[in-house]
Amino acid sequence: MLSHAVDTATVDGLDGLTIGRLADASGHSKSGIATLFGSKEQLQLAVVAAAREVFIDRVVAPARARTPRGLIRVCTLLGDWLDYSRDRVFRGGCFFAATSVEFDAKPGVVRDAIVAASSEWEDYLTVSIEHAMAAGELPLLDDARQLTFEMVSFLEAANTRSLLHTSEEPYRRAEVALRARLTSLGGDPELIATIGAAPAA
Amino acid sequence: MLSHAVDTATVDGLDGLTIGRLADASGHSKSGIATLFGSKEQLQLAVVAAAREVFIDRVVAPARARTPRGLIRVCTLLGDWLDYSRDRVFRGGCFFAATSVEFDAKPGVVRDAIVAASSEWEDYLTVSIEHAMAAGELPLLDDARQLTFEMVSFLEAANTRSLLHTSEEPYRRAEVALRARLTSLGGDPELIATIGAAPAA
DNA sequence: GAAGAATACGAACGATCGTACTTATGAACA
DNA sequence: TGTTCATAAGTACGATCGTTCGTATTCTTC
Repeated sequence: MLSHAVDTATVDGLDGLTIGRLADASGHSKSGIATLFGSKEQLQLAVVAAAREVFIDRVVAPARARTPRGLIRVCTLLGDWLDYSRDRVFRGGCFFAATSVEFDAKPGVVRDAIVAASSEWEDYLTVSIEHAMAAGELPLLDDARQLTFEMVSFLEAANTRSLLHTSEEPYRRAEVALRARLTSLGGDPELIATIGAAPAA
Repeated sequence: MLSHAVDTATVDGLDGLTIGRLADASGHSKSGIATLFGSKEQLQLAVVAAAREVFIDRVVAPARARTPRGLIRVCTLLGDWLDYSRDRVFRGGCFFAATSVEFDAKPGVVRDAIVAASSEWEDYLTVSIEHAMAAGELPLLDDARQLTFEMVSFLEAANTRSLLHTSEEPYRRAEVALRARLTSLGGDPELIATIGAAPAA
């Protein structure tokens, strides 16, 4: 039910969601959906919360479970993010890449929720980078937030461009960019090479 | 008339545009707008064309007029793009950053027009980089398209984030990232320093 | 100055939007 | 078994959507 809503929100936008179409697609009645969520805005908030769960399940949790703190986890997070986008977990690519641009100029509780979830992810990535710094794995880096900015720039650009051009090339561009950046900061080439390597399989 | 349409499209999206609201805002009648453009899709195409004109006037043309080919023009293009976003030439930031994400999963003539205009800009940036390469101003660079990908990633990320957080900080992040990247490619520090320097005044 | 095309208008079309109200259905609990 | 209460459905509301009429006005062109 909500999963279908999240899916279509990445294509038609969070404002493009309509209670009527959502009802038809899920087999329920229009009023059933309406009373379930109370209002469209609350539906949108529920969709954001559901997307956050999926994102954590697909990107954050696997990296936490699979790799220890440090540069290796940073690389795993980046690779898992690219897989999450590439595998079209949502039809229209990354949910937050789509909705944060849609709502960037629309103040309100929905934007606040999107910002909160996005910040959560970026804070986690920043902390992960800081762990790598503390371990001496990125000797030439002095500002973790700056690196986070640069990396999510690559990730989201790859997401949008692969959709726009229905091409895998942007993902390779992002991988090249990520590896080059980490290499320039003195990261271990062997760990860095895992970014574009064979899929998690 | 069209300028107001472009403006609101960056906030509400190109699909969020409605003929009725556009008529009210411009003082015309609803049917006047409808017959003028023929259909909503053709209105959207007209809006894309109008935004392309503004973008050229604000970013491409000034850089061409002000600086010669080579690294200096690349830096000018990047600085002018950031100013174009920062100055809120459109209320919702860069028009193409907003609409390319909105339409990335919606095939059709509107997406085609957005892709065409975006590619035009990126091709121009790539050619400009190649001129700098040919002049030996970026001795460590071997793939202009790769650098274009990385730079526009920074630009668009700064645009969206400055809107999301109503902050100027993302622009400084982008400037730092752009300068660091060009420096790592062996660019002249004096030219590169113009990116975040005093506004065009 | 008359005839023509082009432009903008008000009005209305069917469709769909978000929401509210009313009515069954069905499980939980006394 | 009878009552309560939450869930979902059906219906309807006013508003707005994109589009299409027929008409009035403006402008061009003979």
